[in-house]
Amino acid sequence: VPKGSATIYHVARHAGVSIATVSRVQRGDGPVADKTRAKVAHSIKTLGYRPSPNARSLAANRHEASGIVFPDLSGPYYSEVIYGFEREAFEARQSVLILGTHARDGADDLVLDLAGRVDGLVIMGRTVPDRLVAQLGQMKMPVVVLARPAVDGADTVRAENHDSAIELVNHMFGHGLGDLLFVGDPDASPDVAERWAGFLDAHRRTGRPRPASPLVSDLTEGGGRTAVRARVSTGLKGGTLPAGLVCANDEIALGALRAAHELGIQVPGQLAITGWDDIPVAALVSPTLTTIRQPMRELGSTAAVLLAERISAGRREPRHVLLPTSLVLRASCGCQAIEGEIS
Amino acid sequence: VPKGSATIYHVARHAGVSIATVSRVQRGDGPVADKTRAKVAHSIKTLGYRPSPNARSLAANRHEASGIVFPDLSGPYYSEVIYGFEREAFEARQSVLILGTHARDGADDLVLDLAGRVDGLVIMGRTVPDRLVAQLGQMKMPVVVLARPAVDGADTVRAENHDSAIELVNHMFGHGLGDLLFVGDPDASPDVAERWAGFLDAHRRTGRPRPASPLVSDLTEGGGRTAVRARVSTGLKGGTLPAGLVCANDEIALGALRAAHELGIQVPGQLAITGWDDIPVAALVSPTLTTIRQPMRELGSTAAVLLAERISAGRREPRHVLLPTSLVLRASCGCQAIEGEIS
DNA sequence: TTGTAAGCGTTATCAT
DNA sequence: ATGATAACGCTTACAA
Repeated sequence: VPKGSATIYHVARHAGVSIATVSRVQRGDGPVADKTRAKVAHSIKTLGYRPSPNARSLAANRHEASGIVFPDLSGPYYSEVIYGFEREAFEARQSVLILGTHARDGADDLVLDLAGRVDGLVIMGRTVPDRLVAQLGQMKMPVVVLARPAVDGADTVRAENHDSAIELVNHMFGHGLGDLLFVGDPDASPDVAERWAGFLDAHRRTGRPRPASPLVSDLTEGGGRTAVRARVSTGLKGGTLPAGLVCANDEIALGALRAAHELGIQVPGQLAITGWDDIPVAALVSPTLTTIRQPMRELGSTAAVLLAERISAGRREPRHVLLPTSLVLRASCGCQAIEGEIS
Repeated sequence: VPKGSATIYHVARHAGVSIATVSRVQRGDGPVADKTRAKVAHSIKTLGYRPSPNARSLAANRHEASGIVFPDLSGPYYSEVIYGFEREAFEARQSVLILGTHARDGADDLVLDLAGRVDGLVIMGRTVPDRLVAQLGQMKMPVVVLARPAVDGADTVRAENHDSAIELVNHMFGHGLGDLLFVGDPDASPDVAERWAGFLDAHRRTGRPRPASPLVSDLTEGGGRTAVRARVSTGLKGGTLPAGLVCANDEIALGALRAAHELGIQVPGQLAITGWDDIPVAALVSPTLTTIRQPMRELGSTAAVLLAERISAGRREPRHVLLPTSLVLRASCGCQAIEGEIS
């Protein structure tokens, strides 16, 4: 709230013109005599006039801002996506509003409030119910959903999951790893659901029996560590141990790695472990983590571009973008370390 | 831009009252007869009325939003600070605007624009010139600067640097490491300058000769890796090698670690390495990284709290908060690994 | 308790 | 080329 800032009226008075003329000069729009323009420009500089974004939004009915909704900012994944989004929005001279829903209810209200402050909205994963997304669409609010199945008229940006999962699992089969356990919760996120589906299909297509149900874990290192420690210690005393763990993301995999170390299990010798995302740490741990690289920043920047197409270019038909991923072979699956990683 | 949304006029008409009454009901403020309240509330629900944040801002001269300015979103540090900030702002029901300056000029303009959209501003490090900060202060805009020396009337939040550096260096002296090299650029950030100053003082106070000038590096892993590789290879052929590297942050230290591995140098045997921040990776690499833990999230949340004090509680006198840090001993300084880390 | 009306600082439509 | 002036959707005295 810049108190006492100069308004368009101050400038008009100072330059001896009407506010309409000031507006024209300031926006570089409409016909203005060079002489007048100079005079007004000088007054603007002198008074340090800056148009109020609010008043402008109100009158012009646009905000020059866009927003992004995510569950929480912890961990590298969301940061990276927002990084890509912020950067592209910066280029488009759009302000960026962020909103973490923090798994609370009442978030719907905040999303609607956010919607009132922006020209377009990116919504990540399942942070917001479909009903709300649809409602936003009916308000003509441009929406792109990220890492989530298509919703009515909204654009979509996703990274390929199913086929990469198949490729990864086949690679592990190639290492002679027969008994694979999926670690993660397919019900928790669309991404994980697709990875699990690919995991299943890889088994089916190679004529193997249906694998065990997922070892449920949230997408954190702590979750993975706890889940894997429980499963492995059970296996150790009497039970059976899987040959490999296909973790739903890298953080789970890091937790699994730690659990294995703590229980004296050799990775990948006794237990292979893979992750997903290729967060920076994946190349730094020991053994280095085999994973699927997902273009996290591009997810964000693509979303920003799609939004810009709707807001500025006026596109109406929904677009659905699927970004490619790639299998990154490192040591934890049983391959030799093939990059110049630490240890 | 929710097109065609219900306005206060629609609700007023629907409920058969004036817009003033609708406003009163909607804000839960002022005297309204229960019967009227119920009637209006019903109309609000029915029409799905939501007040326009813009119009509200314009009329009430406040935004219910605050902003944070940072150089760039890459790496864990800024993400963590923003995490803390966003979370606390969420509690205070403030919207959050973010702005990365991306080391470009023209950022000043964007900061001023941002200032027009918020009730208060957090500015990290040297992203914005002192002159601008002062200017914002004169506009009565609440400002808190983070990881930066105090500026005129702005609040300050910093983490302790100088004394922790002394503690760290003394610890390394205790390991018998005499010849220490500081890696980082004291001119690049106030934090690094203070760490360097502490590094110098630790030498002075123990009667040692003044150490070599810093090995200049930006705050990235790539920067550290390059700088250290150059320095170490020179040392290897004829020159001399330091006994330890005191890196300005963890990412530099990770780069140093990698460079050492690549050149076949044992860490900490031939070369001790320490970092700063205690980012999550620090505990996962091999050897685990001795570092100074800095409360990154608290930096952000504290800034949000200070802002709230100014905005809501109307505080006027500047506050300066110094958050404590702690020395985290792991393996890379020569200590045994004392936590249950991987490897 | 409720309504009227004057802002808030712009944009945009008409006249002139 | 410029100036009045009506929106934009709300808050907030001030009246009634």
